[in-house]
Amino acid sequence: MSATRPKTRRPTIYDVAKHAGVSPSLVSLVLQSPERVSDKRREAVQAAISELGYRPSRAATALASNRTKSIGLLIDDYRNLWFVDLLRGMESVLSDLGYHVMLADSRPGENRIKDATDGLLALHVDALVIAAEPSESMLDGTGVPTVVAGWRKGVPIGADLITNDDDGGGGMAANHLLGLGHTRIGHLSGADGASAHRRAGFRREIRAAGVELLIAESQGTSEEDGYAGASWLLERYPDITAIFAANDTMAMGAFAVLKARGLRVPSDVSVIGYDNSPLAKSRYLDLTSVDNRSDLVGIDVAHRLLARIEDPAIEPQKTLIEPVLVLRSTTARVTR
Amino acid sequence: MSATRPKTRRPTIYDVAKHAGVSPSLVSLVLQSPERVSDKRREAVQAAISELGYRPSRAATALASNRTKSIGLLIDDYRNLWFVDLLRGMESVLSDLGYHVMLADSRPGENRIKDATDGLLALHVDALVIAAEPSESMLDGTGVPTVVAGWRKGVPIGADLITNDDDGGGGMAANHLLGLGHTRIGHLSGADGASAHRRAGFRREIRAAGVELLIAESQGTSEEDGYAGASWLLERYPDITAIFAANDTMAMGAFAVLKARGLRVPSDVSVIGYDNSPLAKSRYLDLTSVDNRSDLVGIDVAHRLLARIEDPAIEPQKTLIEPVLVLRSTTARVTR
DNA sequence: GTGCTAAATTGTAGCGCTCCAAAATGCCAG
DNA sequence: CTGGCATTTTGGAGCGCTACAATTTAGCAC
Repeated sequence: MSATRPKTRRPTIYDVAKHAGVSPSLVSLVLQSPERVSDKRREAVQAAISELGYRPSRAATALASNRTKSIGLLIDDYRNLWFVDLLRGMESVLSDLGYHVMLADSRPGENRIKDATDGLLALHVDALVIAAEPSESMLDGTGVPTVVAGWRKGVPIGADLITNDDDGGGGMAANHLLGLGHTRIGHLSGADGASAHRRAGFRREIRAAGVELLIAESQGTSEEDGYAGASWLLERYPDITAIFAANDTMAMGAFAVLKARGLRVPSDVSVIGYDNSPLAKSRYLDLTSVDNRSDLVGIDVAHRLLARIEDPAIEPQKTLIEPVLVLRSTTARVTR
Repeated sequence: MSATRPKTRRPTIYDVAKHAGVSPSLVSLVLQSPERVSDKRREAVQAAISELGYRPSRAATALASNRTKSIGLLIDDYRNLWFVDLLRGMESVLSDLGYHVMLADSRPGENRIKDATDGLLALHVDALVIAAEPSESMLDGTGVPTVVAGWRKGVPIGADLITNDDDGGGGMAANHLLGLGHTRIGHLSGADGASAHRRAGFRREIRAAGVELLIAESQGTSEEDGYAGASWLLERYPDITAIFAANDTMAMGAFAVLKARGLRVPSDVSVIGYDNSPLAKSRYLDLTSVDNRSDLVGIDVAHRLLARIEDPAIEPQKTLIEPVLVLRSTTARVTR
């Protein structure tokens, strides 16, 4: 396959052209729209390409065409594993088309987001995926095709929005617990967008069932927040038999409280989380959780991106991806 | 700061040159080695740059200089959070120098690693960091400056190796438990490189203390492996009072076994993990763990990389980073 | 074979920057 | 003021590719 590459300069389209007996332009054309070239020449060029081990220079292509074939993905925090699924989903459709995804971690706080975005834009990405809170300055457009993933406070003008149906997922969690006979159900919620939607869905179904709403709302969605929320809930409503945490990490905080109070899961209290993270899948927790199918979000994001690169003027769309409930051992029929 | 950028073409060095009343070459020089330019011109050029909002085109720079100012980072699996610290460490030194790190996930299995590497090399990265098992084909050199991070089966010719002192860390864990009076200490180990070193360090200290070695070695290092290993250990040596898991995930598997057997942590059995992952830090587990300081590895990797880009011929080096023991609530003085 | 149109192929001018040799300038001793 | 040398600045030739106009070739009806 790859010949020896000691000091021999990497081959260019000129080398390929000479080898195949055609003009450099034709080689370029074969690379871009092979269907426009006659069978005979196309085959000759492709043979020359593989014989010489030719690889186009991205830099030259980018310079000449003003397109980098790369997509910027802006995330809040690498530790948030949901981005892995998002990324995988995106790459599953983009990499075959020659696109490369570049990550930038904007870490919450000040203008790190702006910096990260600038960094990404400096790389001249063809499009931008925002999986973080957009900064003020980007709300009036980023200058490149943009898709927002997840619930955010604002969406830049002209950008698409693709997100999970957290509202529906919250409803699923509520209905699951209601279906198991629970009527004293506490909910640990955070202040961010996804939490708000999960809470709204939860509230809707709980109310529809004529059951009392028991909600602890905290600033963040960390394990610590879950711990504090669960403490407060159990202090105030000791008869709680089930807890719906806005994510798996908060559920872990709840576990810590339950353990401290000597309450057993699920015999005394059922617990359901959200995200279907590795934590939930672990044998120790084996947590029932709502999977928001971020991989599907990634796939959808990629398709939307491609459409928008093709025609930047298309009408921005808003898409919801349906979550799925994953049953495990932390929820059971009510016994009290 | 950034002027309106409606339809106006991005400024080039020619625009900057005209604006500052110098030649384009001088602008280029200011960008590369400002110290070689007279104060007067340098200031004029810099003023013009910020006035016009000029940003160099990476594509053009790459094409003309044959350097992309980007580093490829090849990892096994995005879910392995240690790469986050590695990446952060690397970026803390590289981004100020204008380098951009590109990630490629090679996922274990067949030639995915080769594909990922090819993809990275196709992007013409200036250097490569391998934080995954290298494929056969790269062992005789990758063609670019290369640094290997972590323990691997093989290291490409001419590549540096920077890794954690897992041997020392294993010893730390052993000595911590011995110091608490434990003499029946089980160790959950895996088959990979890091595990082998942690095990070796553990073994050395345990032997030095004249205590019996109780080791369960499994194929992988997953929670499931930890579960199986801990089951086997406790079945065979019911008098065990402490467990050292080769990583935090395996420790979680051990927790599951202990819970099932009604054993309390740390009153009945002390548990110590490795990696100081978010899991260990969580309030629910609050796991004593060895932190291998992957951020320091990242910083060191970056420095080595820069040195090797500077002069590819320098002698390959091997560096060990010292870990640190983080005490939490899962280890206590022996009571049985 | 001729004339015409459509399809296939080629020539050429950049894209925005770096690099290096050549030219211009500055500085100092004599 | 001059020559000689170091320092600063400039001109211009690429880097490898694309885009588009210009040219050649193919295909077909008459």
